[in-house]
Amino acid sequence: MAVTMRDVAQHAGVSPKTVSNVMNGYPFIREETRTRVLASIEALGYQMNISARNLKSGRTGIIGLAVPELSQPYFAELADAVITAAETHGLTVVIEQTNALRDRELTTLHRPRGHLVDGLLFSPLALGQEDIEHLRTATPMVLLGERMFHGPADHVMIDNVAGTRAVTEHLLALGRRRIAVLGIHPGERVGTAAIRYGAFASALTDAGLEPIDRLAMPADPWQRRTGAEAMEALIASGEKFDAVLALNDTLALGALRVLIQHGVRVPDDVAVAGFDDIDEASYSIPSLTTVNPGRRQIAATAVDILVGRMNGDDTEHREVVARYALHVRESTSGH
Amino acid sequence: MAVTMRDVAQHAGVSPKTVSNVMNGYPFIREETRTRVLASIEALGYQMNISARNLKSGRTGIIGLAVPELSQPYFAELADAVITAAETHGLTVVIEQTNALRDRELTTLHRPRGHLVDGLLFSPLALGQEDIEHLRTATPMVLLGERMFHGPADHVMIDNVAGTRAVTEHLLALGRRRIAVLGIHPGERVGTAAIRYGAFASALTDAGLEPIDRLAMPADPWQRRTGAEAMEALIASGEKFDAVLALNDTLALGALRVLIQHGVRVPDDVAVAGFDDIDEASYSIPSLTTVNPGRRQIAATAVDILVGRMNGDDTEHREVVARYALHVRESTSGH
DNA sequence: TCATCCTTCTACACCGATGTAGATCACCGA
DNA sequence: TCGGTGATCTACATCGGTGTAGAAGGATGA
Repeated sequence: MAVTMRDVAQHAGVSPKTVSNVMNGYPFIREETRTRVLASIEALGYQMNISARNLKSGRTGIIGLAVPELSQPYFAELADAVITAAETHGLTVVIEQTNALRDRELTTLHRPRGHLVDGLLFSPLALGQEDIEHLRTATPMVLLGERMFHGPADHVMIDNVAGTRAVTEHLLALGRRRIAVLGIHPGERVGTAAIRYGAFASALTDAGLEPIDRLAMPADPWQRRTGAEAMEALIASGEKFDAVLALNDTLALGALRVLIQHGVRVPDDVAVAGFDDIDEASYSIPSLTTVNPGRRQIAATAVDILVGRMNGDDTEHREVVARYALHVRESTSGH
Repeated sequence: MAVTMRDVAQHAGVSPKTVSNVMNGYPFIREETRTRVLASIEALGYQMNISARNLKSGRTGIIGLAVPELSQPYFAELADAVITAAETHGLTVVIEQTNALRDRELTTLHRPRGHLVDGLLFSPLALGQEDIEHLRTATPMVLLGERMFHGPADHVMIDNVAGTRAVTEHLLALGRRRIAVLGIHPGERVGTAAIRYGAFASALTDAGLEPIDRLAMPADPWQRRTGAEAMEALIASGEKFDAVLALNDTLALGALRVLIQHGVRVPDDVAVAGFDDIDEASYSIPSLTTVNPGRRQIAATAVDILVGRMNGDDTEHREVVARYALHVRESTSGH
């Protein structure tokens, strides 16, 4: 059996409640008593049982983070940032993977977690505006990331529109006119793909150009493999293009590989840009022009808001848009 | 206040214990009672309080996973595999990041976690043989990954020696004789770096060759950036080499970038190989020859062993070595 | 008819910590 | 000397489930 507070109390010759008071920094304890209790704790190797404390307090000190897949660098780096941010609040993070499946995302929202987590950070990929009622959860929740929901929940998001416009305008400024887009999701209306493609199209329109449908290549999910496949398909189609805007970095990296394999010079023949600024984007060959979505800010802000909600903040739902930054690298600018 | 078992019991007109029995599948319950209770649970939206159940059982259903950094692809992919494996046992995973600092690794081992986790999967990077006594923890623990400890703990590990020998022999078979190694940690004796370098050296010796000291480049930690820096240093040194064995993939990818930047042809002038087989290795340009350490097997085996320990298995400590696989790709074999 | 057995359900203590109320004692000022 | 005040500590109920023992009622078999 593990050492309990009772054991410590007995060992120190005080009541259990006094041990509890010592552990919680209650001020009115004689110095001599305190040291004696601390000595007993040390001697017995006592560790407080969190379940018991939680039972009283109704809190667990754990928050959940639900992401599609950790093996996607963007989400791994996001998880890193969230764990680090949570630590500053003394919170522990449990991670759930939804694999971007609508079913699993819904389960994640409604699973009887049995008060295991005090709050949830949720990065939905598959849910759509039609699922909005599902977001009205009992435990505090903050939506992370990419999608734009106007719903009954806090939301910390990437500035998809401004970021995509910025990178598009960068490509246009380089004189590129036939820009292929990788990673569209035809039929989707509110997802990241739709938002980013919409922003791309409107940037073109504002420049007096028309988006070219045959240069918009579907890819789902957004991975190196699908990016490579989309690029193969594009090349096979014979369609001419002088730039590629991949809707995220992994797509771009997959595409980059295929381009170079086919002897296409980047950026001379084709400029390539992505979105996310994962670590790898700085070290690919050529390094990748991309948009940094402000991951650390997103993580820190989301945790802050969540902690606020957990402490009873019931003001209006907030929608925070993180600051993006365009990083121009070799894949568009040469050396 | 949240709905408790008492509320459900009252609503269904039974005792709390009967509700408990229904939830736990106790067999001797009239069908009519069971449906009535289930209806009440549904009606009130009852969720069992895990803290309370845990208080009785002494279990939390949570295991910890301690890794250096999730933003390193290898560990992100490992975490993915661990979470997936844990799920099949109905376990939840909390992740801690040690940043590969000895201090934080020790804290991780000894932190009063307050019975929060039933067991711990620990991937140490900074700890050495001298810390072996610290591995004698109260909660069940399985060591993961890279380092070779002969200590008082279960250990599921990468076959560093055989894997490194295999990739070294592959380079030798290609006729390469001046093989640079990136990522050594001078002075270290038992770490992954030392083990892999030792295996490399002995493979050379077995082939009748001598390792060349000036081609052994330090890099710590193992990241793209440090890999790139080490390669810059190597090139600056003027030392000739016809192959690079990077002690992990991210180092290799950083080095690859620098090589190509300098106009070196890979693999014609210099062959490059890594270790880990992260997803990116398949999609870099050129794609990267590397050793797959058997991540999924490691994760699944480690979770299995841990679950065994948690259930009281106190047989001798096990040391499992995962099956590795050499993946030959463009960076050594051309197209 | 009665002891026995089985099914179904309940009362109660208990897991380990903490909030509340109150006991004890020294000390202070009137 | 006595009520009052503050410091220090303790007894006890309580958080929300579950293990244990056993009660109630019907069926079974001798």
